[in-house]
Order: sequence, then C-alpha cells, then structure tokens
Amino acid sequence: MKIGELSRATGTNIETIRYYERIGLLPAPDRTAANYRSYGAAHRSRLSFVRHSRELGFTIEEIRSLLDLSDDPARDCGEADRIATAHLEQVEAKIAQLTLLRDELARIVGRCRGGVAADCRVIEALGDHSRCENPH
Amino acid sequence: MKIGELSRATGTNIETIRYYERIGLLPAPDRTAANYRSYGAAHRSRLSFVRHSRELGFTIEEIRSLLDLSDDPARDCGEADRIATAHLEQVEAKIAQLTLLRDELARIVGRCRGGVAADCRVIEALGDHSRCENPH
DNA sequence: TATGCACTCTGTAGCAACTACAGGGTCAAG
DNA sequence: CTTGACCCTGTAGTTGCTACAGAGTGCATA
Repeated sequence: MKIGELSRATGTNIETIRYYERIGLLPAPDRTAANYRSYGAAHRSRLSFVRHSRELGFTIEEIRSLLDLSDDPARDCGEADRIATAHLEQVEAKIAQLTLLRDELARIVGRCRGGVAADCRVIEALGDHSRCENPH
Repeated sequence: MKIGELSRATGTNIETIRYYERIGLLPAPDRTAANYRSYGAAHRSRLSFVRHSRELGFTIEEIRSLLDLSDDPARDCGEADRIATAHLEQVEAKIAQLTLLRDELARIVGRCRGGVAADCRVIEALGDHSRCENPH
C-alpha cells in the first residue's frame, strides 16, 4: 500500500508517517519505480502499535523501547511492565495536579460578577498567588 | 533590582525572564550604566501575574489578553471571565481524558504476569486497540 | 595589583512531537 | 493533453522554554 492508504488505515497524518521513518521508529519501506513508499502488513501493525501507544501518552523513546522488546520475543517482559507502570504513575500524578488546578480555577472563575477590569476578581486572583488554597 | 534578584523573588528562571521580554510579555526595563537590566515593583508584580497564570496552565496568548485587560482598568471584565472559563473547561476535558487513559493503562499493566516478550500482555494490548474499553 | 568568582549581556540552537509549506515529480481519467 | 489527486525531498514553524558560547562587569581576596 502507498502512504496515503496507510495514513487512512491507521488514522495517521502522512507527514507524521514520514517523520517516524526519519527518526527511525518505522523502518524505511521499499520503493516503487516512481520512488513511492510501498508498505506491507508488518508496517501497518507496527504503526498501529506506535499510534496506540502515543494515544496512551507514551513518549517516542518509551515506544522505541517497547518496540525493541517486541522485536525480540525471547526477552524478559519485565521492562515492558516497568515502562507501562512508570507511565501509569505519571498519568496519575498529572491527574492529581490538574485536579488541584481545576479547583483553584473554579474558585477564581466563580467570583466574577461582571463589571470593569479594575474590580475584576479573576485578574486580582491571578496577580496574587497567596490567595490560592492549593499548591500548584 | 537586577535580573538575578527578580529571578529569585519570583521563582522564575533568568532565561525565562529575558524570553518574556523578547516576546513582549514584559516591558523592557531601564538599563544601568553597565547595560544591566534594572527592574522595579511594577515589573515584579507583572511577572508574578504571568508566572501564576502559567502555573494555572494559561497559554502565553491568554496571558497576553489578560494583561491587556488589567492594563486598561476601564474595560469590561467579561473577557477575563470568558478566558478563565474556557480554560477551566479545557482542564476539565483534559482530566476526563486522562482518567479514561489511566483506567486503560491500569487494565493493561494489571495483566502482566512476567515471562517473555512474546507472551507479554502489555505489548499485545498496545498493538491492538480493539481490546480497549475506552475511547482515547 | 592581579585574579578569581559571581553575575550579566547578546545571539543562537536545542527540546518534543509533530505540522506546514515550497517546489517539484507521477499517474490515471476525461 | 491537461486536470487533479497523489507522491517526493527538504526546510521551517509551532509552544514555552532551556542551554550554551563567547564576551563584559563588579567586587572581594591574596
């Protein structure tokens, strides 16, 4: 399949596919006589793996490690688990941080009663961290 | 105060302060005879406003609008409220998305029982989106 | 007085993970 | 034979910083 088909099949931008090839995340495919990239099923499933991992928030470098693992089926799976667990912890930390932030924002937004900027509680609150209830 | 003091006073990296000046978020301060930047209380409070807003996740462009508002105290405060409310909604959306993602990751991680990569449930799950319970 | 060290200056390049061109070539249909 | 959809390479832009390199300044100590 040509790059446009692969793009549609995996929901990946064409430029992104070429980018992944450039950084060595996808192997360079064969070329047609017209120098068009020509992909097979292996490319497609590798790209799906990458996209899915990106959707789950893994970094490119994490994905590189995960791909290395899956390329070598005899290797110990502990590292995959370690990567995924560490990532899960990061996501949980991010959720916790955003939740504090949301509460703070909700407090700030809730105080606006209209009027002019000089009396605006939103602007006032942004200028004065000491009014915050949460660390952030 | 010199840039190092302002940096310590506001918890902002020196390079970041110069960056804010370059993009026009902070006004260029006076210079000493030795061409050192010399800041006053107004710079300090403006920078605190910027840092606090950044900590709350506002983009530079949003902060620019908020600063424009606070520079003109006669203007209507509705826009500040609109910016903050829109941002709050974005944060809430992000939390919701990360929560789905966390659940999915927890499901994936929970299935690893060790062994070799060929049998790894983590790697398998990453390669196959159709096993997911949530959209992401 | 020399010299060492902390501080400051400008300007540029790098980071992640793409995205968006510009300026060309290829191919099938009408 | 030309139109339009597709593909190619290479480079530059995005956000919000951060990290130098290479130079000048200011103050205390040997």
